[in-house]
Order: sequence, then C-alpha cells, then structure tokens
Amino acid sequence: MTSTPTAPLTPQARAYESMRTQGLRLTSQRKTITEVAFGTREHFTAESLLTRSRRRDSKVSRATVYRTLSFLVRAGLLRQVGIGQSSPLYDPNFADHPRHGHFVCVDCQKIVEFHDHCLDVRESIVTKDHGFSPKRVNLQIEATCDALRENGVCPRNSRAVQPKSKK
Amino acid sequence: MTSTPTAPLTPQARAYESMRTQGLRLTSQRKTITEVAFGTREHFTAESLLTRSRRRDSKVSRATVYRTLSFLVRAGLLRQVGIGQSSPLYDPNFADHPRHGHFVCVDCQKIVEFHDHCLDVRESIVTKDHGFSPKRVNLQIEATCDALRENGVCPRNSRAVQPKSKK
DNA sequence: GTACCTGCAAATGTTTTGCAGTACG
DNA sequence: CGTACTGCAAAACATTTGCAGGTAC
Repeated sequence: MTSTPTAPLTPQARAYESMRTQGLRLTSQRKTITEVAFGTREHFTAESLLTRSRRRDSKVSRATVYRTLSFLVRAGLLRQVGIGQSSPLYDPNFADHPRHGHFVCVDCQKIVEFHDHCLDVRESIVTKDHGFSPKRVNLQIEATCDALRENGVCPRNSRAVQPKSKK
Repeated sequence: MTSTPTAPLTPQARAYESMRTQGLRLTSQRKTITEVAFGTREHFTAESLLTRSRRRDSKVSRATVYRTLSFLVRAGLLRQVGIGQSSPLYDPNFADHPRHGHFVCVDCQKIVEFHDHCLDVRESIVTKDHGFSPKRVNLQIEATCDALRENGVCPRNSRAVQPKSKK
C-alpha cells in the first residue's frame, strides 16, 4: 500500500494505522476518543477529553480515555505539554507539527504555538556537540505580553485582564 | 565561608532573604529543607527531599516539605522540570543558572544540563517577534546517546541503568 | 469462538488542607 | 506573648488496575 507522497495521512488515520499495525482492535470507543482528540486544535486535559467524548458516546469511560491517550502518546501522535500548575495538557497539533514550541502568556495564561527554523538548527547542533542525536524537543517560553504593558490589554485574552500584583 | 564583596549570594542565602522579606518565619524545618534542597546538584522529587531532610531532622513532615518547595518555586529559586513519566523533579541549579536546558538521554534516562548562548539570543528574538517579552525558558531535548549506538555503552550511565529509586 | 477491550469501582500515588499544639520573633 | 508554623491524618485529586462481561475479528 503505497501512500501518495503529497497527501499526508491525517492524525486519526495514522492512529488507526498504528493500532492496526500493533494488532490492536479498532473499537468504537477508540475511534470516538481519537476523533474527538484530533477534532480540535486546542490543547486539552484527560478530563476534558472524557467530557467531549461522552457527548458523542455517553458510555465512554475514564479508564478507556486514559488508556487511549497513553497509546496515542506512545505512538508519537500526541504529546503531553506544560507543567503549568494544573494537570498535564495534550497537544493535538504535535502529529502534524512535531517541532513547534509554546509561548505561555503569563498575562492571560494562553498558550500560543510557534516554530522557528533557526532554533531547530541550533538545537540540533548543540545536541550533537554534546554527543547526542536529538529525538524530540520541548520548548516552552513563559513571557509577558507587550501589548498588555503598553495598552493595558492582552490581545490574546478575550476578556479584560486584572493586572497581577507584580510588586 | 566568608562572603567577599563580589560573591553572589548562595541559593539558600537568597531563600532566607526571601523569607525575611516576605515576613515569613525562619523555622528550623525551613532551614533544614532549604539546605538539603540546595545541598545537591541533582534533580530531586518531593519525596526524596523529604527522605533526605528526615536524615537531618527525623520530625520533618511531608506537608512542610511541600509547603517549602512551593515557596522556593514561587520565589524563583527552584524550578519544576520534566514531565518524564514519574512525579515532577525539582532543579536546584536553577537559582544560579536560570537559563540552562536539559538533555534527557533516552538510553539511560539521565538528565544532562547544558547552556548555549546562541539559543538564548534566538529565543529572545523569536519571542519578541511574537509580541512577547521572554521571562523564563524551559527547553528539554530528548535524545539518544551516540556512544551507545557506536560502542554499546552509554557513558552517562556510570553503572547499569538504575531502576527508579523507590523509598 | 476467543482473546482482547471495556466499564466499573477499588486501589494507588501525590499533593493539599483542617486543626490543635508548638515555637519564632 | 501572640500568631504564624508544624505535624498529623484525612481529604482531595489524578491516574492505574483487577475483574466480569461485552465485542471486534
């Protein structure tokens, strides 16, 4: 089965492919959870994935969500990000864009994705200089929003921001 | 250890200073925990910090360790790293070297610290291009060890791969 | 038909919290 | 001396697991 070079598989197609390859059964729960996981570009928690999955199939259990999440991460299609202060988030954009990093706006807490080729190159060089071959990069930059400082509004935050006591 | 004019404060000195500044009491438990935390350059878990602290003062409680850890992180002297697969690790080298990143050797699981000025500069530029001012950077590079592939031995692993230290 | 899967609930592991006694400043 | 701090134990969470019944292949 030759895949067309110009038509990459969607993340869910790759997930099903992985399951098949590994001899795992394509159950309706796994399909629901996988579709819901990749049906958004927003980062999500295990709990919110459960909630959303249950809207499609009210019988989906928390255990199956955790088992499927763990499979998708192992398969390299999803990644856990952020150690924010809450539970870990899952990044559905990782499958298609594995090299992107994250800004975390400390003003509005929003996560903004970015990618920079120069960083990729330099990261690779530094890693090799240390005797390693890079496999996966996690870059998270906590930053303040310039617009908030200048205009009092963080454009990434739909609502007004109460300036934090930045004594 | 007399402080010379040009000698920067040690992390524990800065911690005590922070406590004083914020009107927190300098209790013996806080001193013990802080000294133990900064008495190593290895990353540690909350649980291992408790164990080591209890070797100095067997009465130190788990609650106080968590409360103190959380203070040290808020004070910017310690950072939580790694989303590995276990509980979060705390990095005692953050206070003195806030810009370093981590390699995680996928062969031996060991964490190796590094720092690269070019990366700092580029990260700053990219962040500003997106309308942010960088405050804190977390860079984690998972990588395979070249030496292992070539010689069958991962030089960063002094002994056989250590199972995760329980207890 | 038979493993593999699922949902449930209980178990685990980690961090937080309420409270009464303790000790720092 | 007053009050913030501590230890303890229970609570609050998040995630994993054992098991009996369901279902993809």
